[in-house]
Amino acid sequence: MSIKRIAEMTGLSITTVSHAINGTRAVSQHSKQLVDEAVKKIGYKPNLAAQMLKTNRSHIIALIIPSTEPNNSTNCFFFDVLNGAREKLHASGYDLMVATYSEQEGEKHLANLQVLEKRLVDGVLLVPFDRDVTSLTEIRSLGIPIVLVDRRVENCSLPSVYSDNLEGARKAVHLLAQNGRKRIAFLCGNCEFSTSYDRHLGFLKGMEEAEIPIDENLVFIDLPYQLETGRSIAGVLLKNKIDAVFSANNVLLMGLLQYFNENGISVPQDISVVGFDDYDWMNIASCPITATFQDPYHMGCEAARLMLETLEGKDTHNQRMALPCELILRESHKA
Amino acid sequence: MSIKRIAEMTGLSITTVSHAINGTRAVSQHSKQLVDEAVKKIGYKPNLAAQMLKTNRSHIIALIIPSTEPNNSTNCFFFDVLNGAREKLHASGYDLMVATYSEQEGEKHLANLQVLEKRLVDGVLLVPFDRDVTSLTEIRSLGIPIVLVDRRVENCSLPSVYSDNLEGARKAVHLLAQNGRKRIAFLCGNCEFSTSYDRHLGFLKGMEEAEIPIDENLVFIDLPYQLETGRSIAGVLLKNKIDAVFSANNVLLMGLLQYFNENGISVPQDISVVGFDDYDWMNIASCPITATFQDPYHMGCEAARLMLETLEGKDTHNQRMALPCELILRESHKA
DNA sequence: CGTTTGCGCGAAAACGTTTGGTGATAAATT
DNA sequence: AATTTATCACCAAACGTTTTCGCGCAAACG
Repeated sequence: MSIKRIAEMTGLSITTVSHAINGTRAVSQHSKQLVDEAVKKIGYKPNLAAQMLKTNRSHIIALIIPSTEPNNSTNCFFFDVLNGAREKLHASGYDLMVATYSEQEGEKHLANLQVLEKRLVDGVLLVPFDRDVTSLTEIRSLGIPIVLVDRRVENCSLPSVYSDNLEGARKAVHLLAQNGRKRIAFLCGNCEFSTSYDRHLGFLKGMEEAEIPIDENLVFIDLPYQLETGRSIAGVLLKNKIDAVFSANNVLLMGLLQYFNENGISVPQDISVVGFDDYDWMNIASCPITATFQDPYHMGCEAARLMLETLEGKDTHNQRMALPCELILRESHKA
Repeated sequence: MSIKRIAEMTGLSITTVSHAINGTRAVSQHSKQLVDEAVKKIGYKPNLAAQMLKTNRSHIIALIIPSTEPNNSTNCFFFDVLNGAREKLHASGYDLMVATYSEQEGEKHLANLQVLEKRLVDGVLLVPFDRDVTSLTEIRSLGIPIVLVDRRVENCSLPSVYSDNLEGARKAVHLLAQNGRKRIAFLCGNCEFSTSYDRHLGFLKGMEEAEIPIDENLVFIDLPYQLETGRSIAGVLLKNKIDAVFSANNVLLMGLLQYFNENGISVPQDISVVGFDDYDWMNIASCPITATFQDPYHMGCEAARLMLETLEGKDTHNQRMALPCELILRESHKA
């Protein structure tokens, strides 16, 4: 343990050893080599606590995400974000921690998270609660670098990475319209999240561009993410004689498909379907599901990149990355 | 910042303030109250780095898991483990970090993980690579408490939490046998992982108990986790006139189902199916899938509990928890 | 020759805690 | 009354780094 030990072994001073290890100052060839050997010999690793105490930097970044129910496929998404971020950060000598906050209380107590209270982390990758910038005032006041991930926040200068949900949704509607569908239904979740909000906007824009009037009876927003909700809406939609549905959420989509299956509706002959996000099961649904694909792993990487740049002192204010959403064409969109 | 500040505000010594905050020694009612007020007033939080330096404890636990491909449903599983562990630990004032290792190199370099090198964590929740205890010698030599999660290691005294995969698989076979199936196929992944290994054992045991002779042509182990593998095996199985299949892995299962769908095989009329793990999509497959259910969230909780006990100084050697796997009955197992 | 410049090094002061040792005072026990 | 015990407080030494300041020496400069 300890740099002191190395100093004794090499006959050098603590100062010199420190500089030799960190390259903070010129050190003679000879000393450098002595230190290197000693370090290798006793397997010396600097004590992080001491470094932190002195430098106020931990080389640890936190990823803060909403807490979700177990067995929820959203978890898969965030896990990929996590992996992307972790690998990118790791390459620069940073570690990653995970923290979550309850969506019930929103971000009211975001600044009270242990990780932040302990002043343990050098930066935060944050999946924010809603689109409202005032939710962030508390956590911003901590003076710790923040990068927003997955969800946009309006009128906010923080660097952000998210999928171009609007464009993705627009593409999906276009695809359905191109296949001659006119009575297109839309489902999405809580529009306080920019993801749902933007997909809704994209839907509306796509419909307008395709010159299809909106039938309010076919548009469902702010839905809870439950199979059962999808099923019951499917019933309503069938009565309204739809010929296509774009579900911006995959759990709702599963509910729809289940109902369609049970009621002898065939996809895509009777109803065309497009979903959001790409999951393995979409290949094995009774009809393989066409969907827009986001790349959460890449999102994590980019978030990490922005964080690293921020930590290097670059000005990343107002830097926003909207990652493209690609359509994955299978069968369900066809007419 | 700093306890010193509190000392100045209250007119007490640093020592007394420290004891007042930590309750490490008796402090007068009066002093205690003074300190509490001052702490609240300036929002004092102890500096973790300093505490770590002094006490060698960080109140941080690492969860170390194999790194997986993006968009892999295994991720979902580990994420739930993570959430369970995190919540449990949090309640006792601990934070959780995540680290991964590449399955390619196994655990050769497990001890080289940054988190461990930096001596940052008080304990490790580890999803081990294989069943061989020698893979762990290096990481054990670090002298840091370890709890094994999800996968068993043979002849290993470390406290462990895992699903009772053998029993789960046995139940699945029984179910199929009860429904009169005799030509039962079995698929599973890499048997270096105790999960696959135990499921295979459970399959064999179940078959023996049901007095069905094993047909080697229907048993596939050490398979890669790919849709395509499942598909191609499905072809082979059909030629071998099976009437049921138990897939111990869900991706392989999806491959099977896809092939069955495409070739007009109906589940469960032609072939009964039982899977492992519970996913939403199992409800919406052409026939709802019966499967054995593991509870990863609970697994995480229990792992955390064992870790906390270990850290409290309790002797947790040889403490093993095999969590029960319940069958979730849907339609696909029927004959 | 006197002055600068550059290089290599070391002493020592932080950083913010925890904690063993030591008193001082008051209460309880002989 | 003399001793023990209990209660409360403080001093100061760690913990292992980083970093400011300054020293000596040799080479380069005018």
